Amino acid sequence: MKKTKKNRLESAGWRVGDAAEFLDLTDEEVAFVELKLALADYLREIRRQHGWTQSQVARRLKSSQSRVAKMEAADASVSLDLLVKSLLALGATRREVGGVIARAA
Amino acid sequence: MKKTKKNRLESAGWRVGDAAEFLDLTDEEVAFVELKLALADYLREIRRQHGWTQSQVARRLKSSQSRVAKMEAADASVSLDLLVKSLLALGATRREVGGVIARAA
DNA sequence: GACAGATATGTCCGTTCTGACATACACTCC
DNA sequence: GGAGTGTATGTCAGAACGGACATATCTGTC
Repeated sequence: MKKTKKNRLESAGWRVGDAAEFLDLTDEEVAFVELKLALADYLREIRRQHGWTQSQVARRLKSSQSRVAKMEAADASVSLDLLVKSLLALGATRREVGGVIARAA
Repeated sequence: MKKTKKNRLESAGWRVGDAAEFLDLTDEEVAFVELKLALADYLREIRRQHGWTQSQVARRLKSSQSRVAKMEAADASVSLDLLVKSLLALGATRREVGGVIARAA
């Protein structure tokens, strides 16, 4: 039901921006972090597609620039709730969000 | 960029277990609650497929029976983080989770 | 290389979430 | 109708989150 972290490390090879592998994380934790990263990347992508700054996005979300930066960085202080709510608030559909999660590396 | 709640109500008709429509929620909030409900249902489905009780699931998740009940009820006190982490911990894949979110009513 | 705009990082405090416990409710079997 | 098992609901103390602010680090442009 659950492969060991070791197996995962052995078969995974190197992937950019994936520091989680080097920490003491279980499989599910790795999956969860990667999932957050995918959503964070998508948030940044949406912002750039619209040509918005982080501050502009922050205003739309009634939040702050620093929080948007942390969202895009998938910072540990950012919850999945915040990421998903933000994506939906910026116009992403549930289908799109689900797609990003399903397709995430 | 954002249809009114009224439009949504008019076009949606009745759906079971969807009390959100009657509260003062924005479109994104409705989408978010429905998304949580879909994951909650999926959690219950997984549990039943394995023939587990809520208490057994709670032990696996290192949580409590009451919290599992609240997860399955998509209680307001349950975060998306908790739901998704729990699903992953029970063996669901990111693809499955994404699928549930994308396909959610 | 100074300035400006954009993005990143650190911290703080009020709010929200979570596990745990108690208890209530539902169902079955005897 | 009492006991046993499973599920739901209410509450609370401790932990985690989120907006805000300050500040640091980029990234041009002049």
